[in-house]
Amino acid sequence: MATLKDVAALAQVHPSTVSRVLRSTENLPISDNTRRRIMDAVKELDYHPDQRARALRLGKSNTVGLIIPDISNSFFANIAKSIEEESYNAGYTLVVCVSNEDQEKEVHFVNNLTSRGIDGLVIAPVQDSYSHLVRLKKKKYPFVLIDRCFEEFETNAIISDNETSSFEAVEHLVNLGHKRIAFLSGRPTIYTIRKRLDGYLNAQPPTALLISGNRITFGALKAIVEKNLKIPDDISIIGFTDSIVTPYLISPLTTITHPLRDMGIRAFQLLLQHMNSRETLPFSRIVVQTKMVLGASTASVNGKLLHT
Amino acid sequence: MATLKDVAALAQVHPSTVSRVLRSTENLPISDNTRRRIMDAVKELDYHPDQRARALRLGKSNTVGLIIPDISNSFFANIAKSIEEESYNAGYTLVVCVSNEDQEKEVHFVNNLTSRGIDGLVIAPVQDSYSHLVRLKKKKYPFVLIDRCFEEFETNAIISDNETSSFEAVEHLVNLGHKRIAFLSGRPTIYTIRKRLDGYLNAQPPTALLISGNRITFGALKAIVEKNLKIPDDISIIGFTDSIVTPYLISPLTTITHPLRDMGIRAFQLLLQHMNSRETLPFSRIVVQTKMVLGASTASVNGKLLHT
DNA sequence: TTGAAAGCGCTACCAT
DNA sequence: ATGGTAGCGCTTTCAA
Repeated sequence: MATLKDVAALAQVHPSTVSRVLRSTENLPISDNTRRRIMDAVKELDYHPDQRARALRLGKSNTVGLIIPDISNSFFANIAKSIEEESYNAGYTLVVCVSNEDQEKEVHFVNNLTSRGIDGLVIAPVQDSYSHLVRLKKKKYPFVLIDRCFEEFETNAIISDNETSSFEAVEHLVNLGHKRIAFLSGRPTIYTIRKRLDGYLNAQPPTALLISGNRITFGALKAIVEKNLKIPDDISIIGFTDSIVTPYLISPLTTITHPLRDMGIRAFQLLLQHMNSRETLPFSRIVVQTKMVLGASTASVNGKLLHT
Repeated sequence: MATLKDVAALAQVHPSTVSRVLRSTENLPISDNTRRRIMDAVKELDYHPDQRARALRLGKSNTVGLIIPDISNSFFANIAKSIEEESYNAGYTLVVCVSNEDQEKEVHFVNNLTSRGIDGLVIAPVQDSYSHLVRLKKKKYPFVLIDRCFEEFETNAIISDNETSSFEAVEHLVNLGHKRIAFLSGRPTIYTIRKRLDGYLNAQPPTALLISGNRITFGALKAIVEKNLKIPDDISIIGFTDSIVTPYLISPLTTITHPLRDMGIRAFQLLLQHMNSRETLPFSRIVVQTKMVLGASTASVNGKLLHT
């Protein structure tokens, strides 16, 4: 990799002159000849300034970090995509790390990224603990939580109105006459979910199911298919899922969807505010609205299977 | 953020001593008292060594970069997941960047990441051009292409046997009696695909469809649903897709799947070899096998709709 | 218009 | 057992 020195040597000038020319705005006092020699050398050597050194010197890296628990979950993937676009447009580079729902890994990444001189952090925390975030806050390091936050720990956060949306989903089912409504959640391998749901369905057959999350929804579908239950004839389903395929599932799903793009944009913009402000800003907790999208997976309870 | 100097000051020793203690293996000559003072100071100040400075000094960052074209496509998301796990286990930090199928962005990220002192790169290239990769190769910078490579440009690469798998898929359809088999590909917004497919289906109704890619498969499903065609009664479908939901689609899909986890592992291991070797290794082009998974979306052509 | 020097935070080598 | 120092590549201020 070519350095400033290499360019300077080739152009026969002092390294500081090269730096000045490369960073120059409009009217830098420089001879045309020198500038040309420098630009030629830059091209010739395919020189790209070392970002570590710049960041070290400038105390700013124009980079933000994102820590998500699962990249293969389209929920977080879409949030990542949105934040990526937003940060790119703002002249920032986004660095994505994946904690894989592992608290230890999350802590590792927080330390790793901050000590890389990254300017700010967006985190969808694993949520087993938040002492590492308390430390960040103490150091006045700018960060924004997304999707998940801590009731009792004040931070910047972009979250959705999970409570309201659950309420509306249940209300919808109740209006259809359902009385036994199960709620399925957790941090599941699909296998686990399937087994648990098997057991549950056998013990106390509900007529409707409210399911949190993308993967868990697919796990539930698998269990339901394996039990030969028909949706919505035997069981109604509402999923908290944002997958683009829900309309093409065995039964087009009634879902609660999140404004993922909007969440990402807001998270980055909030972070940007906090990174750019010299005095400490008050924290914001922004709640976005979810939306119930009616599919064909919910139906009236009449005629529905009430026990296996 | 606390620096080595801060720790040294608090522990009343020279910065170099702090560094030595922190990097010490087994028997570093150091008094218990000094070591304790240093460790206390580290804890007290929540000190984490500046990685920029370390990387600059050491000429190594223990970081690898991954550039993928689309994070919200589960194909790349799963590759990313696999590479992330593999690199984490090897003591590397993975930095993911998303080119969004934009060649310019990809070039930007290649320059940005390499000038950050990142040790190696895995790239699923946008493939509009590869001059930026030629430059990397010239500099002997270690990188591995994944999923996509350039016929005429020799690099490390992990790819799948797309040709064989297409052949087998078509063969499967031919054996079922199909004679008009369409191939659907591109870099589509779902809308575009739907429209194109609409036109295609109207003009020359095929009895079978071979579809490349996750998103395009869902787009095709949408178009088919909208045209009120039944799968596989009216049309047979095989998708090159690795989505976990394919078994729960309107019609459980017959698919060609990739060993994504394996591809990620091989990519990282190959990169690792090239990063660790002092002499220049020969390039490897590793071809992994895809697998056809039979669903219910393919059926014999008999009785199938032959025109609209 | 250009050069020289200091310093960001760290580590490794050489002293003592 | 510990301290001093140089230098990784860059930018910036001051000097010429």
